[in-house]
This record gives sequence, structure tokens and C-alpha cells, in this order.
Amino acid sequence: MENITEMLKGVLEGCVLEIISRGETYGYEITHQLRELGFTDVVEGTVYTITMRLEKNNLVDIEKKPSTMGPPRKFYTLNAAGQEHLEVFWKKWDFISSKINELKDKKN
Amino acid sequence: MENITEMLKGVLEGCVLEIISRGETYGYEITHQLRELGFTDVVEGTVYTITMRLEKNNLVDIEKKPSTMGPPRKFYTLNAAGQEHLEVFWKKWDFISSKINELKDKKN
DNA sequence: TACTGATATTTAGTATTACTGACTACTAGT
DNA sequence: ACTAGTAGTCAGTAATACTAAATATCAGTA
Repeated sequence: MENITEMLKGVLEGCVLEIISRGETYGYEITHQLRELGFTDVVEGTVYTITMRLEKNNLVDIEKKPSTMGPPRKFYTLNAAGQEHLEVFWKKWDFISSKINELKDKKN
Repeated sequence: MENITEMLKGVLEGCVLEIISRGETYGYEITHQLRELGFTDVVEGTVYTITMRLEKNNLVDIEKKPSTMGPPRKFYTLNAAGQEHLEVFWKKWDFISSKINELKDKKN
């Protein structure tokens, strides 16, 4: 699926939050999980801008750990604020996607 | 639902295309239809930037008609390119929303 | 007549967000 | 030494929705 980047705006951050919520993880791995999900064109730089934003907004806790496979990793976990943010995200998503599907199914 | 504007990015244009595809309409009315749909905070300015973009990209045909209720209206209809653009939009939407729901439902 | 409100379009400027592309750095294997 | 895979950072760009104001038309009313 090409050129979906504009439609990912606003949802990609929520996806990253969801992935982190399942357990401690780091940027590079998050990128690969998003690619596996189907968002094949997502690159490291994009994910890092998102994790930076999460840091700045104090939605995640951070722990730096060494890796035998390369340079040290920055592991993220959701804190309480992040958890709440994630719940709000899913509420917004349910709202918007239901409205758009309503439009799509010509029920309106 | 407050503060959903970032999540509307990339989908609002598709919604406008869909609304136009159902029959000749104009900016002010499109705004009201979006509000009725549930996107209550959408304002005229937003819709006009979208219709301007549709014009610029040659996705719509335009006809100006007088109104008894106020100044003349600019009516839009989808042309062939617009129709195709709309179909592509729905394909992208189906792809993205299915992937995100997959993530949400923890099936991945 | 002047005023208000609903209708209708336009536009300059701003904020947010994802992408691009490059750079740095560590480790293992050849 | 060199390469590839892993891992993080950052300056700059493009796209898009919102803000806020200006302009214009018409109906109703005090």
C-alpha cells in the first residue's frame, strides 16, 4: 500500500503507544513491528520522532540497556499518563472510524 | 469528541469527496454535513481549503449558481479523476483501519 | 433605515506531524 | 580493514487541518 503517510498522521503515535503498552521495547524494534503490521514504509526516523515526543510529553519511562547486537538500546514503558493517553486514543479512533464507516456505508 | 483534528488528517479530504460523489453540493453545505456526521468542530475554512485543493488537482467540476438565501454558491461534482481518487481513498482507508483494528484487538 | 443573523466564499498565517536523508556508533563476521 | 546488521539522533521539508478575519448577499425586525 503506497502513499498512506497522510492517513497515518495522528494514528501512528497511538500505534506506538499500543506497542509499548504490551511490554518494554525500543525504537528499532517498534519500527520492525509496525512494518510487520503492514506499514512497510515506516522508517526509523519516523518512529524516533514519535518516541521523542512521547518522552517530551512524559508519557513513557526510559531505561537504557546494553545490547550484545550493537549499541545500547533505549527501552520504553508506558507510565500512568501514557496509559491514559492510549485509552483516549482508542476512544477517538473508535469514534472517528465508526463515523467514517457510517459515511462509507451510505447509511447517512 | 474534542481534539480529533490530527486524526482527521488525510481522511477529511476523502470524506468531502464522498459527500460530493452523492450529488452536486457546495462548501457551506458540505461543512454542515460533516458536522451532522459527528465532526462538530469542522469549520468552513477547513472545508474550503479542501475544496480548493480538489479544484487545483482537477478532481471536481465547478458550476456557480445564484442562491435565494445569500451569495452565489459554487457547486462541485466529481469528475472521472475524482471518482478514481475516491476509490483509492476507500482502499487505503480499508487497509489502514483493518491494520489498526488488528493491533487494537491484540491479534498481532 | 439600521441592525442582526443566516448564508456563503476566500485567504493569510500557524501548528502538528510524518518523511527524507544524512550522520554517528557499536558489534560480529569475513 | 571492510561490510552488514543493529541502534539512535537530528535538521529540514511537505502535507494538512485549524484560526481568524474579511467580504458579500439576503431576510426579518425594531
